[in-house]
Amino acid sequence: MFEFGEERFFTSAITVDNVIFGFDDGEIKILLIKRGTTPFKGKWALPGDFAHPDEDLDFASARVLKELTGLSNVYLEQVQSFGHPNRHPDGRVITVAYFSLIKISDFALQASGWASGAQWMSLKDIPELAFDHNEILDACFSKLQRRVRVQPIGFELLPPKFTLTDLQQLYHAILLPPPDKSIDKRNFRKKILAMDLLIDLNELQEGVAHRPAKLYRFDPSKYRKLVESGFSFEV
Amino acid sequence: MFEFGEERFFTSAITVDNVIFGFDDGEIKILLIKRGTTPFKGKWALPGDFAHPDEDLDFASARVLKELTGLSNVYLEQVQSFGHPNRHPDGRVITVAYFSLIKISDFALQASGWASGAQWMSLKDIPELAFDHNEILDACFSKLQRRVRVQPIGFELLPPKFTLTDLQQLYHAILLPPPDKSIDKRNFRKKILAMDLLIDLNELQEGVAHRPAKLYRFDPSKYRKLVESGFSFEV
DNA sequence: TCAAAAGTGTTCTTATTACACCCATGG
DNA sequence: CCATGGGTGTAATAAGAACACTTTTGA
Repeated sequence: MFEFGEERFFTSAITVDNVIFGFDDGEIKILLIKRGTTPFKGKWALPGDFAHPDEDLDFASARVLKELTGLSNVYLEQVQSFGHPNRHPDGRVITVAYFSLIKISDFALQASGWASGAQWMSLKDIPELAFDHNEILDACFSKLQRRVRVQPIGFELLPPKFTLTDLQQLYHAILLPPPDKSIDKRNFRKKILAMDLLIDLNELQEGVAHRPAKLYRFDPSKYRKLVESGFSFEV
Repeated sequence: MFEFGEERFFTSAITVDNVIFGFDDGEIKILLIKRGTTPFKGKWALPGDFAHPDEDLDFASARVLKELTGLSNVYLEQVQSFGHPNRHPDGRVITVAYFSLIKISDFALQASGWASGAQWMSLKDIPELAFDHNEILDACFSKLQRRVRVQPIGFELLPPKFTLTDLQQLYHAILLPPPDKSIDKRNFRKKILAMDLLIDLNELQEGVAHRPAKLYRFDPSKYRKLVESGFSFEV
């Protein structure tokens, strides 16, 4: 089966790690788990697992996500692989990082063996994580920031009905504009409506102590067309 | 060392595969090798190797490049990992794909053990390759196309002195614009000179049967500043 | 003197930015 | 009636697209 000497390379393991982004309360949140097993038992970490022998990488990542959140058919994108020789104390472990976008409204935590707890954390409160997971998280957030300028994937993070202010806050939370060039409300609305991706539901917010905002939903068929034709979207 | 059962995952191998881009004669070329060992002995393939136990992925990719071309300090970017369970007949092998940009003028093929031959091939003449290397190549070329719109890395492919027409042909070869919207010469020059990345060498081409073009070189210090401030460049 | 590629500006159109007031609701 | 956030348009500026002729050289 092996060329001479080749078998000495078949001693590595592959994991996938998921940076699961959600949006709540005007902030981007990340779903972290408290590790239930060594190494780094008790530390916060990205949800991840070994890729099983018969699994493609994308499949492994989707499986981890499903085991933890119960969700499938979720936006999932491979970001980067990390392979420092000493990144894992048990041996040579290369990890393939993915990020996914989920609607927190859909979220219900699943019982899952390998995590003794899971929690949404704001980007600004991220503690020191197990392994090189802080570095992985940074790479994934950067990728999200770049991706959102070029594809309207932000919708993946919003509930089915949302207001234009929700959408603007989401872009604000992802792009983190400096205070001197915060996103202009009128220009943002003009641009987003010109894309013709939103459907006006002719419904209003209820129970707010101010003028109620109109609710929109997102038009997936137009979205698909736009993604295919590969447009550019800058806020 | 291992958690119970964990050792069954330490049976994979990691490789790196490099898509080495060059530019010559108005075309993007890729450096392929003819495999000297099984599997796929005698087939064309991307240059690649197993990541050694003590090597980071970036390092392994740079080593492959150096062994094959003698070059170091080359533009090298991780693109994507590929891990179909059956992509390698000898076992579970995940590969991490990189692309690199080299100046063909710097290139001198090195004798290297694992390739019985290496050759530059035009994108349009790529044969069926070993493993899933056609798929890897496509992903890397797409990434190059996206990267070049946002960072002026095209210069990495040109000789130290070049004309504006060389540069335009390079962009043409990467972006492959449809015939109805080919790159406009005047607008291209205006834009590229406005970026203030080129130094006019006050030299002219020699020995051409037409008006000789001015030669330019590229200013790496201004380039670094631009890359840091993260600009956007669309042709 | 001819063929071949180099070099050069202007106009039109489109996109981006900056900016301030009235409106509807619940408390 | 007040506080809160929702909703709206226009003018100025900047960026992008379209377009054709003259120049220099070697053969």
